[in-house]
Amino acid sequence: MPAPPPEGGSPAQGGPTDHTLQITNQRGYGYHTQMNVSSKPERSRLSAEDWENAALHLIAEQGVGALAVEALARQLGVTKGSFYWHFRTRESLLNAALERWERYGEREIISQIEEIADPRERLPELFRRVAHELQSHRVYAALLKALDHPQVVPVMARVSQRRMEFLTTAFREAGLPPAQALNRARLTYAAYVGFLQLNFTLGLPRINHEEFDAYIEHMIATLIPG
Amino acid sequence: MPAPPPEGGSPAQGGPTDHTLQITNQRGYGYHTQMNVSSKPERSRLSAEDWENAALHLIAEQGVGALAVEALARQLGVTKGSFYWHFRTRESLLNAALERWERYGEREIISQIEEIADPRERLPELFRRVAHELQSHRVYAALLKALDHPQVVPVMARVSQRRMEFLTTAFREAGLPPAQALNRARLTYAAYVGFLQLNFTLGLPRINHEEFDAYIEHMIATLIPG
DNA sequence: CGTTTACCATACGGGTGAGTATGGATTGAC
DNA sequence: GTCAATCCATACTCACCCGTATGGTAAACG
Repeated sequence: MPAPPPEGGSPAQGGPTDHTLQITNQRGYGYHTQMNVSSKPERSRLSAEDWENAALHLIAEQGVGALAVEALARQLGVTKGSFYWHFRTRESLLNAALERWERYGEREIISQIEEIADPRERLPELFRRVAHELQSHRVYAALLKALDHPQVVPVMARVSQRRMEFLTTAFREAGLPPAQALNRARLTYAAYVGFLQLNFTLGLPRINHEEFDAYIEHMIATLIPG
Repeated sequence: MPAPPPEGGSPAQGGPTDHTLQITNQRGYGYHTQMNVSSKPERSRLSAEDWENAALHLIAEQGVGALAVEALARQLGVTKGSFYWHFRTRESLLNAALERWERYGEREIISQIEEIADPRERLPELFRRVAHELQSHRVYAALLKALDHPQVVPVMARVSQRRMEFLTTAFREAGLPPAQALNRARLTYAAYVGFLQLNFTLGLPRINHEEFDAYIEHMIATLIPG
């Protein structure tokens, strides 16, 4: 068996690679490519992280169901032979991509909000920032529609649980008694999730910018005590 | 070509059949079956509506992606030969099922709510009834996760639009000025949609009955003016 | 009672996508 | 430069599922 070692964790591990979960272009602009301006995408060697990023990119655009290895390979300019060197199976890619997303996609906002001194200003600031960075929540919205998939359920459970706890303490710090703070967090988070669903794939709240801002302010006035 | 006539609208149309969108058992307890208690499901002839109901049943349980004709046939105790007599293609079944759901699943609640005399009592009543009949919204929750499917988008757009308008007028009748009523309706509907997502497939708000009722009352107190 | 019509089974063709086998090409170590 | 490790291409198998073709059976009608 001269088969290469496509282990679960993949051979490439450790090292000072840049971990910032950039789901931008297909390839991460390789290290030393020949800088050709031809139509073909730049060629270099791929790593497992490249596949994970491409997978997250595809999930954000077309959902978990569209995650096919041959489609990904075409998009990356290679064939399946490359994929099955880095990953054992399609599920392992999904797991790795989800794990990666959970790790590096968490403290985008929460850590920034926690630095705000006045607790009463945190929630309005959180609402406004989330509303103006909806694009970064496309993976979450796509995963929300794939909750029938057994692999995404635990990830989403953990992420939603953490966000819910953050919201609950924020509402407590804003002056609500504990029981009300928990329910208000549930309501707020449900409104957030529902808005993602209704806004992305369905384009239901067909509203322009200023109307959207007015909606956000209405949310703030309705949900945040003060 | 001795091929039978599987037209779009299907041959069976009109007639005093019971239209109540019952997504209960696999077969609708046929007209004159032999009432056997054997393990095999009761045998009779199937109609297009039986297939549509079974399709909605399957969609509610496993999502739109799991709607396969052979799986449905197995579940109904027949083979594909039966299906392709009633329907021309798989898409036509989906369209028929969605159309059926849109028609008969609409005025379950709205018509009942409209009969309430006092407008200020309508919204709390609506909230409580919807909260205690979540099971009938499983199809809507499943369709919500299939918004990348082109066939479900127009249906969901129409249904959501109607419900949004109903909510908007209800909030106006409850005393809110028009602009605020619209935004409050958006917020309320987003909370409804998000709760469906977080509750069904993800079991996130792991709360018992009295805690759930408390949450509903919190929603009423927070979102409904007065 | 026989014939037509409605409904279903069986068997097949075709397309898609996951996973495997294996050899070739590229890179880095020495 | 050589050799081994790493990465990728090609070709294949297998399973699943849509749709078709066609013959069979039970119900409806005369």
